[in-house]
Amino acid sequence: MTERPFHHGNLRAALLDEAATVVRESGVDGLSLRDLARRTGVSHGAPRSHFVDRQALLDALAELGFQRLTAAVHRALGPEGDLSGRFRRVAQAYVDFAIDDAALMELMFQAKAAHRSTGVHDAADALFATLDGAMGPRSSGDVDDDSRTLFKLLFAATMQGIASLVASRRIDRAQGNGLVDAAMETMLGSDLATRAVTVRDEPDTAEA
Amino acid sequence: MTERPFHHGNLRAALLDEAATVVRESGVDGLSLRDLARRTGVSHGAPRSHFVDRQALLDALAELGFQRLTAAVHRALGPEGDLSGRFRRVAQAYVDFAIDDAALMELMFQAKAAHRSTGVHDAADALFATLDGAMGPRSSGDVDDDSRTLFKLLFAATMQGIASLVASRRIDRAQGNGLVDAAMETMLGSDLATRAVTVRDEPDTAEA
DNA sequence: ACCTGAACACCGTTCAAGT
DNA sequence: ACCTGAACACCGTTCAAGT
Repeated sequence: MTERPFHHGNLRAALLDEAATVVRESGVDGLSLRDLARRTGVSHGAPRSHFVDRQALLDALAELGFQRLTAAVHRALGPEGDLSGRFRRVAQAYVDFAIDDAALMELMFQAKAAHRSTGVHDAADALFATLDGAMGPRSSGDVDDDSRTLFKLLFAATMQGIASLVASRRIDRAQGNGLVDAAMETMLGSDLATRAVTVRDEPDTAEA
Repeated sequence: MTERPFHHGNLRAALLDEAATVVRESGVDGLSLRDLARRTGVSHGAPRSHFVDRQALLDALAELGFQRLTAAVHRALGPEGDLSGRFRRVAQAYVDFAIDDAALMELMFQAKAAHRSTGVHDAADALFATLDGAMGPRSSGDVDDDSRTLFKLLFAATMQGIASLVASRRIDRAQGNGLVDAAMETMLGSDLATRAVTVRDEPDTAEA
């Protein structure tokens, strides 16, 4: 228990773990491969065995970020509640993540010299697929597919934008929460929503 | 005309000019002070006379970015057209800017170790003040001030989010334009809008 | 297969010295 | 006031060599 063999076969995981911490504390710019190697107790050349590049490590980090965010959204979705409630919870989870891991979020949505790493791309796609799941039964015939896509993108864009405002400290967390509510109210009450989202789970509550 | 004295008294401007080009072509990460000095034809220590830090130069760059964006929004506002038309034009200008200068936009809205430079902060405030101007006569009594703030923030957040989706290549420019239209339609038709925005310029078209 | 350690070119920052 | 050029510590990346 006193002495642990460190650089076993899990150096890759150890590096990513340490990197996530550094990014949260010092931002992406504060992340150096040499420093990372030092913290992990290996030589500065060692990371090369697992990541060809600094960018490759950043890609892996972004991929993990997408996976974590997807999991959080999935958790927020849950089985219970009406459409409106589910959306509000998802929005909250999304914005919370973006605030708590602002630097990671920036990394995930950077334009950058194209995250060509398919891993990042796939992880991002999984997130959007989960968001799609928030909108009830998948394309059940009576809903317009274009409107559905548009609604989903607008939802994602709005969450992203609110998160950006909070992360850049233009508004505080409380105002961010207020914005989430206002945005959801606005979006769910729109014509686009009625065109895009199936609400026939509980038809007895429908009343215009 | 053949030989120009370069490092006159405008080195600061020359550095910022060159920096803007580099950022657009290679992103913020691709910007090096030494390389910048080389391109401008001065020694690597020279920039220090005008910018204490690399970060100071980035701050100045962000400040200029906010000023340019504010000008673009102001231009898009114009005097003509109804509220809906003005908003659409502003939204389009905002998203266009964010796409054409994606790296600069990232720099402007970074969380970062706090852009404590008051210049950046003031320039950002000026942008938001201009956005406020898009919403008609300033707090003319019959409009709710909280709703007004909420609407303005939601507008900014939505634009920001759409821009982020396009800049990160999740959607293309055409889809981005479609999203802008959908977002404006949704926002302008909302209850929040009627609470926040004065529409009494042409009261004869009012019909609920 | 994984890690070490020297080597190379580059960087930001500091600072005495020039003009 | 503004710029030069040497100096320092740090970095990413490469690569032969070890185990």
